[in-house]
Amino acid sequence: MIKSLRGMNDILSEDYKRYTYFIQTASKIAQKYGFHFIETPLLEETALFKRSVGESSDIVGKEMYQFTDKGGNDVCLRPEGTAGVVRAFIQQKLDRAGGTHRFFYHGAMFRYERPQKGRLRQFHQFGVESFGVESVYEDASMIMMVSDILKALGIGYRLQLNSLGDNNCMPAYRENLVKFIESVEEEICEDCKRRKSTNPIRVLDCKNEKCQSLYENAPKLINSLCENCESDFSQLKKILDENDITYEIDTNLVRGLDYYSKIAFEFVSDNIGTQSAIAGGGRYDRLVEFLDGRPTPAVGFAMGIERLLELIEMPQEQREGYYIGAMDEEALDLVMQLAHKKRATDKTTMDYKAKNLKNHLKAADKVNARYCAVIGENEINDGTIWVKDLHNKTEITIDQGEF
RNA sequence: GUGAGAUUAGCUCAGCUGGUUAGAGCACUGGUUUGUGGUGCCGGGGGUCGCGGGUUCGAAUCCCGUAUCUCACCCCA
Repeated sequence: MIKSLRGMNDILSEDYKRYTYFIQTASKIAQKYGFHFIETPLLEETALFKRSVGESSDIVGKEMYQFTDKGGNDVCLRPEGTAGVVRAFIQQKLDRAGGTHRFFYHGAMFRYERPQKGRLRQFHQFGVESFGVESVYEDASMIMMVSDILKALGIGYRLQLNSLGDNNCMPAYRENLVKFIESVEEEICEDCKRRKSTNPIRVLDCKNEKCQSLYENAPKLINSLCENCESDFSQLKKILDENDITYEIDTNLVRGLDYYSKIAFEFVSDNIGTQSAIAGGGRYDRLVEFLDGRPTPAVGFAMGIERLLELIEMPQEQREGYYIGAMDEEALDLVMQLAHKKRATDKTTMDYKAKNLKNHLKAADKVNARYCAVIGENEINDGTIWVKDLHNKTEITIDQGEF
């Protein structure tokens, strides 16, 4: 038997119901915030991700599905959504057009990782990207949007916030941090020694307990923010307070993708195991320029759909449409015609075998039909059809022409 | 990439230290003496026990390999 590749799942039945329910709910809310759908290719030039996500990140370093296509191009399956949207934004010259541009997307992402709960090789994200808005109100809107989506789906969460600083304060802080790391270099883990030169900020979220205790005295970026970053951060907190969104400051929150700056946030759930991040995002004001566009402020987030699926509270399913059956083989052709006609307006299923009434009712119940319509000997003679409302338990007999 | 555990019917699992035709519940399907369901009763189909080797008179059960899943590390959504 040929099986699907490791970490790549089919989505069907109950999962698909949940999946589409999530997409519909999230899309509707994104539209309410003024965002428009965008679809970008699953395959892109490898250079796009190397430059945006960052060479030092694990994603680019060891998790990409990368290959050379028949034309000799170095390409890879997208490991995340932002890079493609930014590429499209620049390619469509929207950076030159000016103004604000707001997009949302959803679809498959690919990372060659060891699968476990909440971590697949092909997984799905829903994300939004906003271009051209510098105001921290936009950052706040992003967070409120995630909160709205999670609330609409009945999902509980904790929100973690941090500021990563900008070009003004980050370089000085980085230097400071490196100096600090050097002072404890003898005792930190191998990974952190490597991080010191590749991406020193990342040592802060090292999971090693010994490292963590050493870093307690490390300089904190949140205390070294420049005036602009500082005021945006306090403004954000004020907005969230005013809108009843609770949060925790996590000074070690470092996003795994290199393009973030200033506000960074992560929504986590305590109910899905160790892969607890259900949404993450932040501001990335330098990325558009870095990908050869005109400098454009931008902010966005992404949600991991598979991780949310099991947390979603589905609305109660309502009985819907018609089930039609015949109690006499003679009536089957007529039932077929009526079913076809009924499908112009309603969901309609039928049974191809003549059965007794009890079995038809059972079958109608099983497919969750609202109405069970049956034609038997009496109805054939009268030119009528018997219809029972399975919800209200009422029944009527009407002319076949009125059905 | 590292470590640990699992893999028996469509699903959830039982099967003791290797021993006659591998079981249960749910699901599916048929009937319930021939016109009233979701909740009665009786029956039926369905498993080369993940795959490949090995040990043995004999393996679902022991050993080795391999695939996948799960958990942890790591990473992230």
